[in-house]
Amino acid sequence: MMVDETLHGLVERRLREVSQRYTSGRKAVVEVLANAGHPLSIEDIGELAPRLPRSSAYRHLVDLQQCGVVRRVAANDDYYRFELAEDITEHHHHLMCTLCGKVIDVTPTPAFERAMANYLDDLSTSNGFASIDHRLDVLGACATCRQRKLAATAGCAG
Amino acid sequence: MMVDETLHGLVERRLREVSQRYTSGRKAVVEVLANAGHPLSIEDIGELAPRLPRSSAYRHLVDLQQCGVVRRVAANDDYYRFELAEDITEHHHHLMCTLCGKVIDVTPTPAFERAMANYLDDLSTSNGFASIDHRLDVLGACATCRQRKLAATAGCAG
DNA sequence: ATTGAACTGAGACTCAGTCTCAATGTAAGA
DNA sequence: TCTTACATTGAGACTGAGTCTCAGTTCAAT
Ligand SMILES: [Mn+2]
Ligand SMILES: [Mn+2]
Ligand SMILES: [Zn+2]
Ligand SMILES: [Zn+2]
Repeated sequence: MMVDETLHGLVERRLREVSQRYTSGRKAVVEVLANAGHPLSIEDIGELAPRLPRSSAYRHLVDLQQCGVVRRVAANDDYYRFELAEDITEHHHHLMCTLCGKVIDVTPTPAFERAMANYLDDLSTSNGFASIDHRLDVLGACATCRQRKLAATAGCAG
Repeated sequence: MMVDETLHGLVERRLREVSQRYTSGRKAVVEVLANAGHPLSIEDIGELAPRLPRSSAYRHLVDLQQCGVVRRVAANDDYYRFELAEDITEHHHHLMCTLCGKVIDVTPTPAFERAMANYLDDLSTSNGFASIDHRLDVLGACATCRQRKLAATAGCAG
């Protein structure tokens, strides 16, 4: 809860454009995603909005994706994650822990983004490809999992 | 067919390390992936190796992933793709057509890769994250789909 | 040749995600 | 307010990519 009112206004407008309503279930999904600050699995959503049936959650996610409010994120395991679309939050990338599956949002500097976008445009053009967007994920070990690994090693040695 | 003999030697060694054999079914999967030059869906593999049962193809893909010969690629649709691991081919990225699903391999310049890797290391470190690898995908429209779109527009206008 | 372990195809199975349907909510006009 | 057309909902059936089981086969090593 406690989300900037302009978010709900924006989402409502996007839904209205396709003759859909901003109902409490949809609002619950949006709030959960907005408050999490990182992409959520369907499991996460179920825990954060326990009253919301799973079939409804999935349906809302589909509807919200279709009107550009939600984006599906392919992580490094077998489950998709969901987050608010970049034009609602901001363009960003992901750190993905290959050990526990956690996904962290990161925002590179505008300078880096600009350089990369330019480079990718060239790369695309020279392949007859029209670049629209890009995804950049860093794979590795999160702070928590690094701790765990160190502790385990120490335990064995000591 | 017609694949550098060192590839098969390498794969065989990796399998042997975990007491597994480089059988004809596994070889068929490796050759199909090596000759394609871009990530293949299970459907593609089925078409390129029609004698290979689907359950075996999936099993071989799992085995080959476990010994580091194959990598699974999340595209922008609902189906995974499979390709040879980067230490067998080379580190590279993907152009993904959001219209037809095609995935194209691209290799950025070493200079760009170095700059990006450095930057991502910093970004990771400042989030307590240990960077190991990265994925960079460009989303857009492939040459074929661009043609199709232009043709359709012209048709409507004329 | 014997033997143990890896491999195989067929098909049953799992389960994330989708669809159906009957019931309910809701905005807009009479 | 009443009507009405349509969007929404929960429950649960369904789909299908991917996994597992099992009985039979192949391999490599002795
Ligand atoms: Mn970016
Ligand atoms: Mn790279
Ligand atoms: Zn972790
Ligand atoms: Zn295309």
